[in-house]
Amino acid sequence: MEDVRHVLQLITRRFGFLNKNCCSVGGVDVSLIQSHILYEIDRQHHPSMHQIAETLGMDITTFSRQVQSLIRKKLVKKSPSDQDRRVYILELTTEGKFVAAAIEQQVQDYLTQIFSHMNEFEKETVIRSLKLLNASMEKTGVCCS
Amino acid sequence: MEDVRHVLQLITRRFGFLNKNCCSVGGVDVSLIQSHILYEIDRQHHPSMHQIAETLGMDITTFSRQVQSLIRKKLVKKSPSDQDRRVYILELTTEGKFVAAAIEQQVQDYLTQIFSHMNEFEKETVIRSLKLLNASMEKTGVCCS
DNA sequence: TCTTATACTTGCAATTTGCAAGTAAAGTCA
DNA sequence: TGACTTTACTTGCAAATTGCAAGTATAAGA
Repeated sequence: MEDVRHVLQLITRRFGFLNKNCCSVGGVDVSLIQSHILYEIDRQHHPSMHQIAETLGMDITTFSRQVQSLIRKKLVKKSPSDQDRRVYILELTTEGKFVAAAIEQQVQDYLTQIFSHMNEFEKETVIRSLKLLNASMEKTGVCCS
Repeated sequence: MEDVRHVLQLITRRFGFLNKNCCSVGGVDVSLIQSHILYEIDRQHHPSMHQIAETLGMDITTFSRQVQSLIRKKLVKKSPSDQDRRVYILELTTEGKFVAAAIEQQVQDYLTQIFSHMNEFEKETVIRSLKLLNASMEKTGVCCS
C-alpha cells in the first residue's frame, strides 16, 4: 500500500512523457496542455470556454490565452453562443481535428504496445481496475467533473 | 480500449491535482515539481543532481535552479561528492524530511480514502493491476528509469 | 599532455503563470 | 423599469519557469 503512491507517480509520469513527446504533427507544435485542450474540446459537444477550463482545472485567464494561441495556429474556432452572448463556443477546425486524431493515434499505438505484454485476461483485469480506481477517485471528490 | 486513454487521463489529472493542492506545509510552499524532487531525493540514496533530473525527465538547467530554490527554503542540502568533485550529492534537511513526510501523509490519506470505496478483493486487484501496468510501461520504454 | 566527455551553473530571451481590474451580457428583485 | 449582483471572458502586469547557448571545473581516454 505504501508503494501505491510510487506506482501511480510512475504511471502518471510515463503517461505524461508520452503526451509531451507526441505533440508535433505535420509542422504544428502543440504543448502538453494544448493537447489536453484539443482532446477535451473534441470530447465535449460544443463546450464553452468555462467548461473546458473547469474540466482541466485551469485558471480561466491562462486558459483564455491558450485558446488564443490555438486559434492563431488555426486548430480551434471560437464563436459566440446564440443563447448567451457572454459565452463563447469552442470547436476544432478541420486541421485541429486532424492534429487531435494524429495524437490520439499515437497514444493508442502506445497503449497497444503496452498491453501487448499482457495476456487477454490480464489486459481485461487491468482495464477494469483502472475504471474502478477512477470511479473511486470520483466518489472521493477532489477534482475533475 | 478506446476509453483507456480517457480513464488514464482522468486518473493522471486527479492524482496531479492532489499533489498540486497538498503542497503547503507549515508555512512552507512547495510547487508540484518541487514536491516530486523532494520525493525522489528521499527515495534515492544520496543521489546526484543528474540522477534526479534524469528520473524526472527535467532539463538539467531547470533542475539546477529548482534545487537552488529548495536550498533557499532550507529543505535540501547539496554537498560535493568525495569520489567525483564535479558531482553534487543531494539530501533532505530535517525540515525537508518533515515536509516530505507531511506530503506523504496527505497522499496516503487520500489513497486510503479512495480505497475505502472498495472491498479487500477489489483493492488487491487494483493494486496488482497498477503494478502490472507500470511494469508493462517500463518494458515499452519511452521514459523514466 | 592534449582532447574529449561529464556535471553543473549562469545569461538571456521567450513563454507561462495568476492576480487584479476591466468590459459586456444575463439574471434578480423591488 | 432600474439598480444590484453574478457570470463569462479579456487584458495589464509582474513574477516564476522554461530551454538554449555558453561558461567553469573536474575526470577520463589516447
